[in-house]
Amino acid sequence: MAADRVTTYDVAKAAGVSQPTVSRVFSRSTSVDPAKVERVRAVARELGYIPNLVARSLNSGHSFRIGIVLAYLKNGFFGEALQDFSKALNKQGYSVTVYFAGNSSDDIDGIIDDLLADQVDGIVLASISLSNALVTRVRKSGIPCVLFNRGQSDPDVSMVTASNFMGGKQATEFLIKAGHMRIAHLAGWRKALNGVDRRDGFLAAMEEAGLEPLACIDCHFRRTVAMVETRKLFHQKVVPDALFVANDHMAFGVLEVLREELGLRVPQDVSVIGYDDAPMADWKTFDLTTVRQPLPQMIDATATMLLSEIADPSRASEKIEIPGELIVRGSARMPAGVTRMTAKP
Amino acid sequence: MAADRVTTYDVAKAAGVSQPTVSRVFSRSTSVDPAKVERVRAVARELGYIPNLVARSLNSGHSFRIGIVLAYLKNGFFGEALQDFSKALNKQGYSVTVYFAGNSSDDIDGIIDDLLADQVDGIVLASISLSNALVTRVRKSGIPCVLFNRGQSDPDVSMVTASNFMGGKQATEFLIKAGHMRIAHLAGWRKALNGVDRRDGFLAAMEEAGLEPLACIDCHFRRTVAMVETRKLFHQKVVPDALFVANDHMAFGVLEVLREELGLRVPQDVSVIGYDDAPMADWKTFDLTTVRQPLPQMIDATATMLLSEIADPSRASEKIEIPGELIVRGSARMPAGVTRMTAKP
DNA sequence: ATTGGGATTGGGAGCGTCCCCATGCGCGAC
DNA sequence: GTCGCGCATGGGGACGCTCCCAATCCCAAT
Repeated sequence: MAADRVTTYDVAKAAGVSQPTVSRVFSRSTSVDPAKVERVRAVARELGYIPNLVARSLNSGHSFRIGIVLAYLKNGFFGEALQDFSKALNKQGYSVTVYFAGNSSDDIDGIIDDLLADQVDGIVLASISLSNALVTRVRKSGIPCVLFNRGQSDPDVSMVTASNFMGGKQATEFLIKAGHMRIAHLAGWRKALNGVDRRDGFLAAMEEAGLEPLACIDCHFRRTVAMVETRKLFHQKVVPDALFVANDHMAFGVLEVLREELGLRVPQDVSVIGYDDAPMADWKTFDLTTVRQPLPQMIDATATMLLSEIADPSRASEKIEIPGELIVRGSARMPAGVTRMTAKP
Repeated sequence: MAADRVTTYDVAKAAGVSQPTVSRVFSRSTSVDPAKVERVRAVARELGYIPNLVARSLNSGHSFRIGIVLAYLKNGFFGEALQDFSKALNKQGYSVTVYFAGNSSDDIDGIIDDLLADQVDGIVLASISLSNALVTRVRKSGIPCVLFNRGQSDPDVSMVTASNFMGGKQATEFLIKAGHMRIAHLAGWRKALNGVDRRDGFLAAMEEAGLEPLACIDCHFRRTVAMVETRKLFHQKVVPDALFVANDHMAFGVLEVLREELGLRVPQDVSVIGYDDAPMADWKTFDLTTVRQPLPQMIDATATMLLSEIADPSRASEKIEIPGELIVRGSARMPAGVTRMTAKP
């Protein structure tokens, strides 16, 4: 069925020009007689010629492909991220190939091999747990690389993160201003920098206000763990009057426990603040006050950064932290003077 | 920084063999002296040689890449699908490149060009609205292609779908057996075959039982639309005692309206059944009875089908429909003798 | 009319790999 | 001891394109 691939030679012959001329028409490297351009284009269209990117890659050294390494996609956040990435990079003529790494480092090692074999022009490492050895390996390969939403101590690697510290601090200050005194934090995962930073922001805000955290518990970003810990917290002598939860996903579980199991009213009895502004956060069922991850800006910064590194591989690494935004809804008591935000842009 | 790429020539020279021999070692096409194999492997490892897939593609005509075309990824369903696809295909030595098509057909036309230029070995068209002309174009290109979760009238194209008709019928029969008489359906989108099939399953079950549908409303798979329509339904003279909603996403919104706005109890006052078994469906907040999309089997079937078409492009197209499974939870009244399912596999 | 210069053009090599083919080598059989 | 036979090996040519460079052409200027 597959009519044999049409090549520049076929087009050249049919258009009465040389093969390099056809090539020039499609790569617009140097000028070609406008009349010929038109003729070549017409013939090409008629024959159904489409430039073979593989051949172009081989001798140009650019594959026009970007590899993006992800751990999971079940979480909607990364799906959205991937989609936006892809669109941003497609616009620049790149296509995006995905590589999934379970969090085992063997996987990741194999994936780096794949990335190298596939000759990608650039790599986005999104939220995977990675060893320094790994980052070193990628760097040594010389392929431009940006870490997305994943902190790393290595100073030589570019990265884009949300300002988790500030976000945690902001959320906590909001609770404090609203008059809460017994504030607990259901934290992320102590091995994930974003969780740690949110926690540190929480602790910093508490200390500045001269308050003692009622609790600060590692919940591994897992909803069920957060639910268990919430039950425990409310069976103690002194119970919290506010909870700062390290992500929305856990916060939804926490709300469920508070309302359905413990019969508490939110925010009258307990205030809850989450993190991420997941799409469900503004459903009336949850109506969750939360810190929004500035996803579009993060994507944008990452894509831009990666593309400039591809354009000039010698440029210094860069680290960008993008501030979050507190989205005020109904799950946390409001400090005087603050009003609810209505529309979600 | 980027040490120049190590090629088979470099390895050959360092190992004291010819370039073709190195090639043979890595493509294990014909036999090579075991001693040399080992030496070449050792040298390659030391030099950090990795076969260049681009060069291999150019020469062999196989890119070992699969293109998957998606409309959206915000919906968790496709994120999961993409991940599973990628894993299944990686296992067979393919990498997966994603292409996003908004639902405009211009987009899609451009994407086909990209797919052709990128020389993908196979295409998965996942849930995008596509014209017959488009499918024709893909077919004419000779690239193997499978439609995933998207029906199409064209008999010559392979596809894998969930059995939406049976699923809709099953859900409806469940409601009927539980004694409901005033059943309404909040449908998907009349231009999407999966929505239409679910609706037809609903109508078939009703007819078989000799019942008149109380309503059957196109909600475009949009949560907010479903919420509006729910309000309307319950402001009529005769109100439903059961709702079959065309996907979980809408069902969550419907539950919200029923409980929070209308003060109804589920399932005592109204039964609700959804479709998809989204991860949130088993949260206690929703506890939604729903029809599970048999995603793993669908992925599996699609990957297998695509790979066999790649292996033998002349093989006939195939259509597979995979039956769904009713997951019984607490949002719908239970017929006598039916018990709740507990574990989610 | 001749020449110089810029714009176009075609020839040819090469990107890294795999495949076809011919060579060479070793070993068993006569 | 010589002749095959077969397997391992290397040479050379593709794959489709881009790039370099030399050749050509046209036109203006001398």
